[in-house]
Amino acid sequence: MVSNNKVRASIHDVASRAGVSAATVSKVLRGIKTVKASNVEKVHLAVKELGYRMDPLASGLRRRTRQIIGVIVPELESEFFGRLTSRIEILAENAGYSLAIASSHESEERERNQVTRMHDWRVAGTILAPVRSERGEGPRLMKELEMTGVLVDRVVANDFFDTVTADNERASARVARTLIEAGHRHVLIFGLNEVSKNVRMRVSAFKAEAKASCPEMTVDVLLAEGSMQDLRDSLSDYLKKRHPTAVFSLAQKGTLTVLSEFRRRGIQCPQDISLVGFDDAEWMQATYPSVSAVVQPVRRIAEQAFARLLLRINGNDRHPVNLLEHCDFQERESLMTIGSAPPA
Amino acid sequence: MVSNNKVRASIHDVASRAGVSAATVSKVLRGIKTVKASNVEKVHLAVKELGYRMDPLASGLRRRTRQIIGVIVPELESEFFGRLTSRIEILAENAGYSLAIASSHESEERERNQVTRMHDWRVAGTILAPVRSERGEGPRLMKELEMTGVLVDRVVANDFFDTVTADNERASARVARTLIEAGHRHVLIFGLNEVSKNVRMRVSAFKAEAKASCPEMTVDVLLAEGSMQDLRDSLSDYLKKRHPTAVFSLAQKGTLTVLSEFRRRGIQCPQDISLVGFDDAEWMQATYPSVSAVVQPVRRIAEQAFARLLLRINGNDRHPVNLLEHCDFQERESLMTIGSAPPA
DNA sequence: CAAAAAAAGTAAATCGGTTTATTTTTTCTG
DNA sequence: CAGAAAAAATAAACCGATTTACTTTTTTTG
Repeated sequence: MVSNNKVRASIHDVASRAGVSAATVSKVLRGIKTVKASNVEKVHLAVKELGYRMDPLASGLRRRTRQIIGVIVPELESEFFGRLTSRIEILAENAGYSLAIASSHESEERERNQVTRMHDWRVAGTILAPVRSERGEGPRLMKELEMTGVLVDRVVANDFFDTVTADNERASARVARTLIEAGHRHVLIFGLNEVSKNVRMRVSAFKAEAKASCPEMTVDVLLAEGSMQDLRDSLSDYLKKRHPTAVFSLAQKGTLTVLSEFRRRGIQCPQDISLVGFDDAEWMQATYPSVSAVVQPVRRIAEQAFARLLLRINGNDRHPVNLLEHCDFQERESLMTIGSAPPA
Repeated sequence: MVSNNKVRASIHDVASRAGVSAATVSKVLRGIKTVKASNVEKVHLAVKELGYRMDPLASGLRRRTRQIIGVIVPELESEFFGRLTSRIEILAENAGYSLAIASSHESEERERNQVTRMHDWRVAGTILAPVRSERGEGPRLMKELEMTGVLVDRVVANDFFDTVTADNERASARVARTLIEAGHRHVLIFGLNEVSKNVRMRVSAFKAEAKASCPEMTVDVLLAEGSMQDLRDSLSDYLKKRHPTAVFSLAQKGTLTVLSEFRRRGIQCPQDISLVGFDDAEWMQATYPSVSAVVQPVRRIAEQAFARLLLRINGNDRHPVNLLEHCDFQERESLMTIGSAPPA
């Protein structure tokens, strides 16, 4: 082992330099007012002279929890969770917390481990975006360990934690209405193998809206599983048999799959088939055709989740709330109005 | 404040339950062999019975450093840094370290703060991807604080830390050769306002290769700055005056800009102008035209960076190395061979 | 101005571990 | 089997802060 670091000044060094006790230094640094002005100055001077920096981890040792907030997401690679995490980071900093970021890689086992690790670290609170599968034990474990936390995005049935998620149902219903108004009467809902609540809600809300606003509409649902290639094959098989005028893709990866399958089969979008995706990305407005998409309110989800968490940390113990954040819809070229559709 | 957590068993609880001293428990848990087998068992039993988990932060208190590795990236939103961080997370776990992830949001001030924070946390080592501007003081500060670390991706001139980065020059030269072989004789290099070393290297390597392999080639360079809109305007102005047969975009955002400007001006890609981008993304192979791109070896960069860091942590103090990792090139539809080009 | 009250300051305990210096136990040796 | 050497175990100091319980100083008050 090599010696990595300079010897650092401790709070005791500051104390003796300032000619006061460590307790007084501690008070000054935490802004407690019961210190004579002259001593406050002495302490600040000593801090400056010694270049003292508090050890935030040692500082939390005697407290019940540390000034750390844990964030567990299923993946860091996606724009959605990247932006979510990034935003929470800023919020946490402003509130005087450090962030401990971890990702479960969509693995239930990793999710458990990450929750346990946050507990070991004695974080003040944890924001958890559960794994897709819903079999994940993260939330249950958090409850069992009596951790304070908030669940985001992949919300499982829960009556113990506050939850914040995009309003999947309203957004899907809106897509349904938009497609209906554009004259579409045969739509494919294309999703990945996620048997997640989000997906189920997107499907059911779309169908409900379709049934209500336009009973004669045909809605096929294809929830494929496996690799990207498998997805494409499922879609390919489907398109051999059926001929919808629009596809509603339930996730970004699905949207990519649809686009590439359209290309392989020479299907013109939107002339032959329209496309709407759930979850927006930067490239969707730059490509041809630009892709219509539901925009998830990432920023707002981050802000709400953080706000709820802070409340809990500060002792709010009212009944948990389940927040639904409104999604925007970006209508772009991939969605086309069909001929002169009879009014719905 | 509400009581968040159950009372936890400490190492002393385990000790008294097992009928040994805390020191012995500590030895057992750290796998030190000088403990009688019978006592090892007793300790393990007590640990199990009490559900004991060590506090990893308290554990590091007496050591010089904690079992934590810091990672500072300019942004978490991009696929590149998301994947980089994600990979490092796995590696760190396997090596018995926790990760502290932070992002500088491309701000020099934040970079300084994050480096300082890692120092405050007494991390064992730090992997830093510096901000673009090169005016960032992160690396210098790390040196000044005598931290052990490795720099990745945005490598600034440095003789103190190991560095790991994509081989920008070789990749750019390869793009140049590919374009030349495809018959292109007038190319625009389009980059963002990053006055970064990476960008400079990409430009100069391309030019050098062009000059060497095909002296009559015209290479325009347009390094725009400002918002996405400004970028588009610069490009638009340029395209009014000049008519290259191919564009080499130096960054993903630039590639998006080019695509969207092509569309606005009705330029057919690749029939009118070919496009090659630096930095690949999933959507690039699904869109039309699929976009040819240089693929950065993210995984390998992560692995090398981590390996070098571990070496340093374990006391290697040989002269720093500067690793260049080889980039792949994905040739796709956006790159077209021009007529019957005279052999270069 | 003395006594009471309030404010300020501090020594020592504490958080949960690791490490050191010392003691106790076991094993080896002649 | 006594004495030396080696192995195992432990009490206590320590890491760097916070917090408690107590003491000292200052201010207020009758």
